[in-house]
Amino acid sequence: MARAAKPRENKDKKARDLPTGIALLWGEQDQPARGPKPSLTPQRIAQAAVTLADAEGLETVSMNRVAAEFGVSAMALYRYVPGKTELVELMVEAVLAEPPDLSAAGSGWRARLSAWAHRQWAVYQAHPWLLAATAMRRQIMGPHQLAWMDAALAALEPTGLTAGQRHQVFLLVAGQVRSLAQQRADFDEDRNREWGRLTSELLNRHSDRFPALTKAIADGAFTSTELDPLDFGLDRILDGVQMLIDRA
Amino acid sequence: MARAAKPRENKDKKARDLPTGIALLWGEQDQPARGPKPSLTPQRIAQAAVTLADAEGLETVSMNRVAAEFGVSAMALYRYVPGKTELVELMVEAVLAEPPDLSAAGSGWRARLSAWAHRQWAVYQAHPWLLAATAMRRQIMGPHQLAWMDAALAALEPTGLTAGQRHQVFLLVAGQVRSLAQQRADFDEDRNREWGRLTSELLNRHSDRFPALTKAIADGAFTSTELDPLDFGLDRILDGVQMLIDRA
DNA sequence: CTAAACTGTTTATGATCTAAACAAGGATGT
DNA sequence: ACATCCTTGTTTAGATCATAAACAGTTTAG
Repeated sequence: MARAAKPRENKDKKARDLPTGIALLWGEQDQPARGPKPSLTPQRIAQAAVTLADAEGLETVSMNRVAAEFGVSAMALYRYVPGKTELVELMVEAVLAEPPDLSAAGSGWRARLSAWAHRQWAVYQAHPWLLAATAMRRQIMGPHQLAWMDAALAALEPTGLTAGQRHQVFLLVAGQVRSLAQQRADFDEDRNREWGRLTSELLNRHSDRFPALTKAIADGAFTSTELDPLDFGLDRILDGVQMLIDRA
Repeated sequence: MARAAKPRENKDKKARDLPTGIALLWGEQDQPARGPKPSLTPQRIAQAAVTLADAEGLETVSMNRVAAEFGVSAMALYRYVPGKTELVELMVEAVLAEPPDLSAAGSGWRARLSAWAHRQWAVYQAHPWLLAATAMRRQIMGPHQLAWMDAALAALEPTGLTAGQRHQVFLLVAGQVRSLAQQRADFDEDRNREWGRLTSELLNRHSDRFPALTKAIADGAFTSTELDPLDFGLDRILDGVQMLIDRA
């Protein structure tokens, strides 16, 4: 991946790759007439990569490993996908199928946006690698990703906010879900316990340096499970948005 | 990095590495008496890696490249740092030196927390690789990172919120800064323009599928620069927190 | 039925991190 | 003084990646 960046600077590649990658994302592939029937499709490859990532993490998704899933050589995949970057993009799109239908969530903007956030959260939970995948990807969105975005923006239309404000609210909510997923991905159960143990020991030795933190831990701020992080954050944000709406 | 994970499962390594890494972060290294004087220190190595990452991005920070900066071989670094993971952790700590003094920002919790967010934002701006670095790291915080956390929690103490609530507010604000930095890192200027061009072309062809998005773009939601994303998001969040405080 | 187009394989290159064996430096204890 | 032995830095080597290039086999269109 790292050294893939340099060849990608190549003029020919850049000029051809970009539309190729996009055509792939939008499923606009014209199938060939001449040679042998393709035994795979970009979508099937992406799907295999997704199940692999779900089971064993994104690190184990290598061209070799994915190809092995089909009993072919790694290079065979390059007949269907320009490179690994594009494969990861396809994985993201695959997982974001089923753009959310928010009409069932109620009629108000708040209920709908909240539902949107929860759906997105569920996707992150189901596919923990999604975070790393979207962090590494080129910023080209496929139709499914755009559909999610569209759904959120649609929910905000009845608010009377300006287009710019609606966009910012969208970014805010999407970012909140994302950053929460990040924190969740970092802290698996075991590591969290280990972290608490080590950190509290170190804090004991340096408690004068971190008074507020020491106090917070003593008060159980880190172990309490009363508050659901997603709902708490969402409630604050949406309260704030509501204030903005009222003020206008 | 990928294959480093497997050897790391080794019992001996895990038992020794973890405290080693932590000792490193906390600067508790006992210097040897016998052999030749070390020509480097973990800190100097980390500093070189930081300037390298600032200038050319985190991808170019390889053991080889960093070692070259000192005119030594790559393996020499392993006398000072257990592995690349730990080096990245040290880079993060190096950049988070200077924990923020928020007392100058005013006396209210809101002014202080807002100042905290802006300081953190500035760090992300100065070191764009910080995001990727903290995403890849083990979740072990060094003293500088804890100091930042302490500062934010201290700002929240006068609010009368519960410890759990204060912690959640901290996570919310920190996450907002982070996710904004993420968006900023993805979209450099050129790519943003390119994205707009391509996406709007695709949207034209599929405008029926993404009505809200199409409308938002037409209304200039993506190109307007009236709203500062950081302040906008922060204002909403802190308004929401204020409501929570008032309600109690 | 030949030529073109397409698929999949083998082979090879250059990059990465890091383990292992080894040579040289230098303080400590005799 | 000097032998010991820990420490530093180098060289060599292995494993895994992504992917380029050349090649062999397959199918269909003319």
